[in-house]
Amino acid sequence: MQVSLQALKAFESAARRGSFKLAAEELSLTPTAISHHIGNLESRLNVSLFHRQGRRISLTGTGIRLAKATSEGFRKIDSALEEVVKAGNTVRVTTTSSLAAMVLIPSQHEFEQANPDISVEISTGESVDSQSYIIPVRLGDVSVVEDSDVIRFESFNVFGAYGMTPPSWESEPITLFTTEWKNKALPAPPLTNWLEKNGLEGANVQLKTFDQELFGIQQAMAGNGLVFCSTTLVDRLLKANVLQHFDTQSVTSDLCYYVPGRDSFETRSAARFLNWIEDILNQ
Amino acid sequence: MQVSLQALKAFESAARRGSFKLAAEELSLTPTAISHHIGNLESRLNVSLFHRQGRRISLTGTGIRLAKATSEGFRKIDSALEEVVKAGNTVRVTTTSSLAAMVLIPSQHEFEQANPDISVEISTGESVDSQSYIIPVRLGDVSVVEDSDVIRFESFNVFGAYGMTPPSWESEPITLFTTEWKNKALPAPPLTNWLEKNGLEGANVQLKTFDQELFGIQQAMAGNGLVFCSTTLVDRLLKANVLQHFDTQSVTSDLCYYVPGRDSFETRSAARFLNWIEDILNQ
DNA sequence: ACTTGCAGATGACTTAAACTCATCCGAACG
DNA sequence: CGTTCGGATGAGTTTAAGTCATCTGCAAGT
Repeated sequence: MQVSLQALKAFESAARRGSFKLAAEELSLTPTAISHHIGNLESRLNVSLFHRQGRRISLTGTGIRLAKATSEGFRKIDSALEEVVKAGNTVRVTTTSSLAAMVLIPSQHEFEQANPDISVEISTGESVDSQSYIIPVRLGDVSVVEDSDVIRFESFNVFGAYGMTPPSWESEPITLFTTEWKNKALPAPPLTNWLEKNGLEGANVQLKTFDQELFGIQQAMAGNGLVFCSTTLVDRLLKANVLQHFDTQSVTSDLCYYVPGRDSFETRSAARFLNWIEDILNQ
Repeated sequence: MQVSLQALKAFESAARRGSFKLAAEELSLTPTAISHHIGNLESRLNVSLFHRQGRRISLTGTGIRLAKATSEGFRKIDSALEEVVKAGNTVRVTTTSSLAAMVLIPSQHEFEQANPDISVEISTGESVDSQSYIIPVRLGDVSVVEDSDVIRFESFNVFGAYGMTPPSWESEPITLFTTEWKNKALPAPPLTNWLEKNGLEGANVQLKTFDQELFGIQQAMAGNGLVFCSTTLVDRLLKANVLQHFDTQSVTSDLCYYVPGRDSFETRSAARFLNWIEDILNQ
């Protein structure tokens, strides 16, 4: 006893719609195909499933019972499938406001262009219920996150609005925006290291802090001072000649962007997105 | 989005059994086919459904969810199908003790021989809950049953044990078994008509009645007298030279065997059986 | 009553998919 | 190490799924 699932599908549709023609439309087939399928089914099962009254058809008792079960069964399968499909072609990312605003959102379009079948949703804030298919891109401490989860090691430098006169560190007081994370567990931006490396320990800097790098960068863009922030975030702004860096050297930090359980993501969309984001973060 | 149902079936099996090889056995396919199906599924859905760890596989989260739904869905369909199949290749008949004992049961084997795929269950008595797939063969009044439901019009005659000396109706008293139905609505056996037709109104008959023809026939077989009964029932016994008839003429009656809703039976087995029974009843 | 149109049945043919075979790969186990 | 086992991959083949052309039979319109 071997009945083909397609035949059952054809039957289910015909039973539900009450017509071979309509079933054919629904399944993008010809009415002939439906007729063949149902004929096949009936002969294999040795039962009539439809009464044929000329061009009008109606289910037999057995047909009704079978239709009920198949409809329910296929409905169950279809809805699960639909869910999987949805999960399969949309990528949900959640990350810090800064990374979102400076990197992800500006290049979101580019990714969708390159992957027309994938739609991307970006959200910020931690409140999002950790659905299995939401990809969190977090800022963390290199010493505590899994090596394989890291997608970008952060280095820091000082930047200012494009075209401004280079700061003279010794003489005038300089406004420098930096960041103090709300999350105290995170390593602070390596400002001391940077000053050392660039021989500016004695510089006359006036520090102003925000809890997100984004705000300092905006201040710098507005010409209200310089910003000490991660190179990742400003990369795009440098290329766009909105910000510039001076002849200072960047310093590495203990910070990195990472995705917890990076290789546990099941959808190809997620994998594609992760590879892509890693690429653009690392040039 | 088009995913093949066979692919889903392959996935469901592989998920349930935890191995492509076992799924292949279950579906009578090669492991290669399973692999192809699942690969196809994964690429169409853009998700991984299994983690491959060398030769060991395990479901991903999405895989688990999908497997749950597909298993349930297919199980539902399969069980309904199984029921239909069972209904499709067994025929249940219920009828009078007489017809069952004298006709149906003796020729049951012959039918099953000719239709090896159909199994027949015969039961007597009215108690059977009228399941839609039980075929009732009833004795009824030709004037009340639908013409199309009739499978055999009854005529009556007198029979006796094979080889007995023909009765001399005039002289000796003759024991004649006949039937008085428990159901008073049924037309009585046309004994008066028969006596008239054969010019035996004056015969010296001693009537004994049972409520089933079967018993009278058995008495006649045992040589305890003659029986006035329907020709249908004794046909086989005549051919087997167990009973014989004399030079009397049979009379028609208002009785018939019929199947209520004869043409509403959905299974081919039922149709086949009905045609067959109609054939043997009418020679 | 005779068309006309529609829905389905039937059979021959074509195409697409499902399946297999041959081969390869990598993990586990002796 | 080499062997075995389960799965992946790609090319080739078979099967069944679908279409086309034709036919039937009911129903509605004229």
